[in-house]
Amino acid sequence: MEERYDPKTVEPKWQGFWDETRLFAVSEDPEKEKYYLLEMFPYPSGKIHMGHVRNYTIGDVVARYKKMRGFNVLHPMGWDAFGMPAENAAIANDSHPATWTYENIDYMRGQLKKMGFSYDWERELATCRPEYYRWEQWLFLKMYEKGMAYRKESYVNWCESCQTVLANEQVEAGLCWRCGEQVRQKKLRQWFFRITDYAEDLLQYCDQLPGWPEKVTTMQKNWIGKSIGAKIRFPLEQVPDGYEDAITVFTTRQDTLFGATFMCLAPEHPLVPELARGTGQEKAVSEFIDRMGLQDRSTRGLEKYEKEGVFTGAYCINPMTKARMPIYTANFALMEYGTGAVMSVPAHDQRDFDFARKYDLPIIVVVQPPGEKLDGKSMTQAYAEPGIMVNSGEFEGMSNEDAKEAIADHLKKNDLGEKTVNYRLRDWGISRQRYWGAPIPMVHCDDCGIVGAREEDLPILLPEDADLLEGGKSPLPSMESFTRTECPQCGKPARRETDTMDTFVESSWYFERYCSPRYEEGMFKKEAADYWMPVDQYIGGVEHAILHLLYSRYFTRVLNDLGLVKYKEPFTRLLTQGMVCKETMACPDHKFLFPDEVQGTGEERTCVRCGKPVAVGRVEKMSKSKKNVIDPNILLDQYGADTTRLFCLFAAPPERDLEWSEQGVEGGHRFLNRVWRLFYNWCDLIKGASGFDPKELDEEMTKVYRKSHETIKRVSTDIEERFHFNTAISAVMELVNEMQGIEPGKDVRGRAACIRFAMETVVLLLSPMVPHFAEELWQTLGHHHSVLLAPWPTHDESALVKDELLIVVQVNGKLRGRFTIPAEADDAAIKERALADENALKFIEGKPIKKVIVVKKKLVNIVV
RNA sequence: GCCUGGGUGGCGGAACAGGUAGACGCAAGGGACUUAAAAUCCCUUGAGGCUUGACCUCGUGCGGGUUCAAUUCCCGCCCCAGGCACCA
Repeated sequence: MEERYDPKTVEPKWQGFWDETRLFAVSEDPEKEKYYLLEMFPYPSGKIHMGHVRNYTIGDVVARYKKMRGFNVLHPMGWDAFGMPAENAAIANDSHPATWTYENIDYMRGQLKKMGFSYDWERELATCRPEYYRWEQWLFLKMYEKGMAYRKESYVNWCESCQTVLANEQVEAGLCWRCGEQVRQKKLRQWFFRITDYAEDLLQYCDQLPGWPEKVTTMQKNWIGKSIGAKIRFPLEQVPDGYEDAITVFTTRQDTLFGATFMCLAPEHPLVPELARGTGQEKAVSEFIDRMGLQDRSTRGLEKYEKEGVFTGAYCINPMTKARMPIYTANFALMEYGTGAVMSVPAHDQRDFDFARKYDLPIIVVVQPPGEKLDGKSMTQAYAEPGIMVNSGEFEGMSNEDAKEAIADHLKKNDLGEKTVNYRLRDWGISRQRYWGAPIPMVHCDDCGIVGAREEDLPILLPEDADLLEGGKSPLPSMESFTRTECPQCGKPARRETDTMDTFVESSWYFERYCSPRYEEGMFKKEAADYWMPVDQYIGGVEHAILHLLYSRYFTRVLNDLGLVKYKEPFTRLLTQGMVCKETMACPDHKFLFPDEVQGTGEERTCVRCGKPVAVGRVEKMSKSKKNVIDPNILLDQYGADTTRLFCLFAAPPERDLEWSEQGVEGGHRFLNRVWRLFYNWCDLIKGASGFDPKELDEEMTKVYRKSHETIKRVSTDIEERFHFNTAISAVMELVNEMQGIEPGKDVRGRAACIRFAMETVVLLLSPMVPHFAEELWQTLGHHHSVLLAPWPTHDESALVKDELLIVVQVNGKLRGRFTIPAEADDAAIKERALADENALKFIEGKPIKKVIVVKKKLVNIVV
């Protein structure tokens, strides 16, 4: 054994060993219980960051632990390899997205291997490979056949200079995040998945995911946004040609129908220009529509954005009061929600109230708060709380809650409307006018319309010889070689669809593909998916709480409906780990600084370029833009993978944010060195030792023996039940601390063997966390197989029994003394001893004892 | 505004089921080894008090409550972080 711990020799040695022995390669084994552990796969952006390191370290501990527990563990890794950054980088470097992506993958794979993660690399996949997206296209065709995929016209965020659609997240304050161009709403024909068909099911099952953090399921519930209300038809005074004779609204407050005094339509509502026609309002209305079109949805949604609108010149009729209601088009009415039309009740809705005051519209109170009398003229804000119905005809005097039901019934009876449920969730728009994505396998034929590609023509290959265009416009539409095809139905010349799919589509089923990643007959081999799925434990960042996780749940339902899988939920348990954070540093001249652009420590930090003092900012999520990042390569180089892993696990429990600390890393490294030295010193003594009788041990060894079992118990439950690796590690540290105090002495009464047992315990318990380190020490103990193949130790309850107990004495709940007593002492004896406690007596003195509470084997509380 | 988390020493964090608050680590201080430093090892370390003890008082964001006993349960508030947000 080397005297000094040198990760640079230890780590490559064991990584090589694991590779050569194919230790992590798995296959379906019906004899063994399976465990599918999955971490969210990375986008190959260039190199891994601390967030990845943390995420994958947590997963690796669980995977290794479960393997030692005897499970058949599937632990795969791959690449979420399509997406815009590859295109942008390719344009900037004058290369190709594929080149860029595959180079990054190669580099990042190397980094992950250096971390010693226990992946079955034989299952590695990259979503940009035709072997992968081929089956995504196949599924798209199936979904198209079933009506689950469709095309419709909708408004999207469009950046003219980038020539593409932007996701809502890519619009910052109304401007394009890349070029700063004003984003506009553009009407485009786009492909959609009918996720709204599953809104109710996705919602219901949120309560049947006990292994998920509640915060994620509530976020999903809110996103789905179910609300129960009614659809109500308001007859139009003048019906434009070719339109229905009424406007339908969705409301959750049908009880306030008698107070509806005007109507608001979204600017995008198709009726708006029609209604304005011939009223003299055409110009005002069309100007308003144009102006609103320039505002993207998120700007329009900003708080305190002033409510404004324009009268269309038309009226509709309140079906209850028969009052004429002016129809406005207003910026706060959203086309995407409900029907795009709002019945406005200014007395009981703040937005309507603001609008009514601004445009001087009537305000009629129909719900009166208890013990108060509101008046439409004098009220200063809307009243949205419960109350008693007034000004409401036959519903007068009811509670507004009862009126909701009664009015809904009335509407239904008179064919004016009906109860309905509305969801905030919208269908999933998957079209991207981008090159680096999976082509949507559809064909446009002049005669047959839109036709799906033939299955045998799949994959529809993304052409590799594309010349990317400046600004990001997709080259596909102008590539004859790609677009020219023949109609799969009639054989005439036709044109290929040139939209590609949103990259969230790839990540919605990759976990199924891992079950049989090289399978060529379908998306996945049924027996393999039946064996491995669902994922037992999924681990990733909370930033995917809604989109990725909801889409994956949706896709699993689609596969279930198509009869391809037996389950509905893909992820049984979910762990969302916290962010990795670090303080920011900034120089007055050079703004944010990377850690290596700063000299000195503490108060003395200065900028390397100008020497000015550096301002230390708050602790924030590591990000390139704030430059508060630590490159994992530096850690690997300086301390090695095991120390890096240990730090990530020890500094905070996984679900909480992790604050970077150089000293914390040092501390972890010191601990490993301490353990190493302990082994080095005692290696010879314990090498051949084996077999001892716990009953024969001397006092010192009995303590070590008991502590070992206590530690096994604590570490096992910390990992198994809570993933609290920080406390698991501190438990092992305690055991090591205890052992450090031992004088080896002579090998009598099983001393050497007991020490060996404790040392083996330390190695086994640490092995999921610092695997290279553990393998090396395991080997020095004389073992010839990987420590991973050793069974996880189990504690012996009888070894935990102490012969003396520490009992705490309280007087009136305050700690006043303590004593030890033989473990077999009964409650009466403990009580007697407590009442005799010297210090406690000082507080009892003179006062009558009212009550004595004895908590078994722990505490006595004397009440005086 | 709504929905989630979370507020514990100088710091990261422990306390599993109401029962010794502060495990473990970091930092700091003192000491040993060394010509010296690094590394390592040992000791001290929530605040305050004095009678320096097997001592006392206070102490888990703030204010109440339940209980023999509350970081833990209940009610009201304050602050921080994240998510959603003109959703009718």
